[in-house]
Amino acid sequence: MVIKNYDYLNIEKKWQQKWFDAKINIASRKKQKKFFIHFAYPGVSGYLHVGHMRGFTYCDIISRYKRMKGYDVLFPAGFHASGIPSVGFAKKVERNDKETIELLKKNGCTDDFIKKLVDPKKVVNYFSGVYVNNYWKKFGFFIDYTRLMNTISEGYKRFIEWQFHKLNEKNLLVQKPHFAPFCPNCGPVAVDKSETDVSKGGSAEILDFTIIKFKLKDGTILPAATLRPETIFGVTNMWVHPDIEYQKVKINNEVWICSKECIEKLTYQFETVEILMEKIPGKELIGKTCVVPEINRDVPILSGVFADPTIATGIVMSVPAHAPYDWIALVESKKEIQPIKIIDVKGFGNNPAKEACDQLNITSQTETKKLDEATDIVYKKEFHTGVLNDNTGKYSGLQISEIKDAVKNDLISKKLAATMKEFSEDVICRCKEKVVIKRIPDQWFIKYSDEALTRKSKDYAETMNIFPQEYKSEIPKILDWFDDRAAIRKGSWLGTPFPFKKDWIIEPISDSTLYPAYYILSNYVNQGKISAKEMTDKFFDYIFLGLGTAKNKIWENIKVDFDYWYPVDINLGGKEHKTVHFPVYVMNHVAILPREKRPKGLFVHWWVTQQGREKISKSKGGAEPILEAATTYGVDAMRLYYAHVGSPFVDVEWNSDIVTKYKNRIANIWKLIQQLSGKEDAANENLDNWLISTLNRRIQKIDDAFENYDLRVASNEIFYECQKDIQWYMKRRGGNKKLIEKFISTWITLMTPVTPHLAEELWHQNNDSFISNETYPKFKPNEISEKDEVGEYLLSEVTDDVNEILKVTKITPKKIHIYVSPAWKREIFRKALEMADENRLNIGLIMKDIMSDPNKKAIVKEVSQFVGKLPGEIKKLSDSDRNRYLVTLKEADFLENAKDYLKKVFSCDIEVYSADDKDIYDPAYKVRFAIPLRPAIYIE
RNA sequence: GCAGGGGUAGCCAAGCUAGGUCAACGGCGACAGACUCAAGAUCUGUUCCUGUAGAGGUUCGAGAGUUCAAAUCUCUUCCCCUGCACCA
Repeated sequence: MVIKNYDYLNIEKKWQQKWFDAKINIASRKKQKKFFIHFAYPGVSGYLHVGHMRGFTYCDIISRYKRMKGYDVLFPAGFHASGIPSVGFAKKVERNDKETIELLKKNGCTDDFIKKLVDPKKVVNYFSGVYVNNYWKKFGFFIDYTRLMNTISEGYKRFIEWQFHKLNEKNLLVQKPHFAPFCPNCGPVAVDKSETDVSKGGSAEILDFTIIKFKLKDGTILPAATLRPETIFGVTNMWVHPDIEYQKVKINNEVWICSKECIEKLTYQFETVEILMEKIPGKELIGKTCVVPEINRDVPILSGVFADPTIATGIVMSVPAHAPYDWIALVESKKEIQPIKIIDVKGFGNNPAKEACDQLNITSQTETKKLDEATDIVYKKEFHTGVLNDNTGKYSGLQISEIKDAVKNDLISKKLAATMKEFSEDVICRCKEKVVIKRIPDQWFIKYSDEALTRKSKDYAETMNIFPQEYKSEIPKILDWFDDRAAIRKGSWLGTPFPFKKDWIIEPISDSTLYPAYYILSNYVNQGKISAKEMTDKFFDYIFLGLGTAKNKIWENIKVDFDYWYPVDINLGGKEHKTVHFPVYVMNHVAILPREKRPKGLFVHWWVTQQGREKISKSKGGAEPILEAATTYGVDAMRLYYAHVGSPFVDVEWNSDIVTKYKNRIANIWKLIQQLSGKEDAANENLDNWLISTLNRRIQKIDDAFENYDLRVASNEIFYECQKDIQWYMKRRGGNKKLIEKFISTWITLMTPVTPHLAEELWHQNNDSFISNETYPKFKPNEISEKDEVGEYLLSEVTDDVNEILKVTKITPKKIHIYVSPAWKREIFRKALEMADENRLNIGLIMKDIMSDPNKKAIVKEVSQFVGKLPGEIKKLSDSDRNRYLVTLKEADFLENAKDYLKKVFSCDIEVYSADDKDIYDPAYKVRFAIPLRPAIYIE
């Protein structure tokens, strides 16, 4: 294999060692020009996978580019240790989870060591080390490792306390009731797709049922739960299950009848719940009547087997005109009850529910799948286009979408209804207990709904650099939508204790909003220059807000650092942060820090997924482990892969074949550069100028791309286009030694941010310094040679045309005759272009002008034909085409010089003529087709 | 529910904000040739259809519209996907 020529494993190791020994990754103030970039720090939850490296790699590439552009770069990193991930991991170790233990062993952990990982803090320490040594350093990242920090250190906790004191001063902390998932055994649990806490139901949604209080004759309440409170106007009857035993319960001095399952749930959601022992079989209720609140209509209670005791209250109100389930049950009950239509909606007649059932051929309550579908159809249609009709009193004429909450709130305020939260599916805790939703009466929130804060944040976001553009336009809407966030929780989670309520801990999103500021002082903390004890509110006030005075020199230094580095120029994170971390990051900065310290840019990248678009999941093992991949493909190959495989703003599927291609390309470039050689005296003016000119165009494009963080375009130019250029040069028999050397050194400098190890290795074949410290190539306008660019363009056009002719005619050429345009055509063309530029293209004028030349009289017919086509041609030209025609190039001379090349390519004789010459060989009279930059061709 | 993203040739994926340079960048795959004992790698060419002279035809989810001109703008429609609600 060719690869063995390029020993990437040792080369990577060697340069990493030298870089870090030389400490070139450590940020310092020198150049009066700074760039602060960081990625959203990872949670500490286990081994990472190749997907995570995408964003990290972007950061390193950008930071390396910036340092080569003359910036002091601060690229710190840390660990988000708060919350449950590490606790979850420790729990897995504790319960001897087979997969987890195996994974640890596979990664070289001993049994003794594994035992220690039942402590979440040990988990944090262990994985922090893994991330740094096995991932980040292995990838050559110029992270300033002296600033590593995590969110459960004492210093960080002081910092978060300070932050919450500030929020409180600004009245951005509020207390109100909240509903949250809760396990009766384990306390608060997280219901999320990765299922850290739960063994089932990770993707459950929390539904908000309205409980409408229907009154029985004796005053007890039959609470019907619904997601569509506005349909109360269409209620014709009630459904209870005939075979279920309902039970009485006293809630805030009212007696309710509902299912046992419901009572269990209610105890978590209402303040005073007194379970009464009296049981009532469903059968007993059937046949009675009750009163619809607000409307005061008497309706019968009927038997409905679809009334599920596990869903909400187990009591269902019946709206047969709009609910397919109710309609079918009514039909089956054979009762003479007229549906009441309350919503007019396009596409439906007098009974939408019936029509939907008919459409799907539903005949029984047991056809739940079809019924769900029918319900969905009716509901969606009614929600978006439905209008309430005269049966709905004061709501008549209004749209469902605008009225929904109004009906509900109205009923609640009149005490005719209540609400109840419920999961859309069963959620089972790791301990096998059923997870419920519990009301927390006095939860603390960060008040992100605050109008002034929202407005200021939106205004500020307007001024930020946000990538991609789509996210920039999305973010004001997100800020509007972003509601108060429950900021603390109770339970065994890692994090900072909440200063205003004992035993509660600040939750992980809320403790990660201002954190880049902490990177400014984490190196001082790590070096023991300042202790957590010293980090009081006064300290942070002084450093971050400039309030008060410095207690000592260290404080002063930190403050200078803060003022130098802050704000953050780019915060880079995956798309999962779009509606979570980034909004609070912006809002907290706006709330607490002055304008000049607020973040300047956001960069959101999408994911690397498994094949089939499945998210690579940490908990499920994921795709290739990082170390393994780094060994298989090489780090530079992976860096190039991330940068080049797709736009940062789409998900890419991990595919080892494709990564292998990048590996080959790296080896290939390495090999190519070894082989490139030239001679001292092999200059070829046209071709050499072309190479220099083209290289400068590349530099310009690459630099533009990097400035816009378009790593894909930049790396495409560097690793593909530049290679094509030098190969074209060689193919065209270029051989200028000095020039080739210059090209190579520029080329590898261009590569450095993306494939630093490769670049460093190549650079050191001729240099002693680190290429990582070199200045990035600059575009030099004076090295542009349009003439030679046009020449090569002409040559490629001619080659293409000849190929096309050969393809169609299938002849084997013996000799190719090329006729370049006559001078007069060129003149006219230029004239026409100039006129078109000034918007006064006039054919008549051109003709007249030409005909004033007596020499042209003889070819008047040809001239008029040519001129006639001009306006159409010119209209079609792009700017770059247009410029090409304005350059003066002696086409015949140029092609004459390139004859050897053409001979070689087509393996036959080549003859070049100018149409202006006399007595040219042209048996097929092709010469008349010759136009500027498009010579006529005749092949024998 | 709320907020958003997307449908481009066999596949992945640019382009779409500023309509013409777009038969549509690039990569992968496929085919042919070169190199090689061979495989791999690499290099060259082809890869929507038609075509014995550099051309023409039909394409960018579907339908309609604006325009001299639309993958790009507008409207309608179908289909996928993501985020959020004490995971981070």
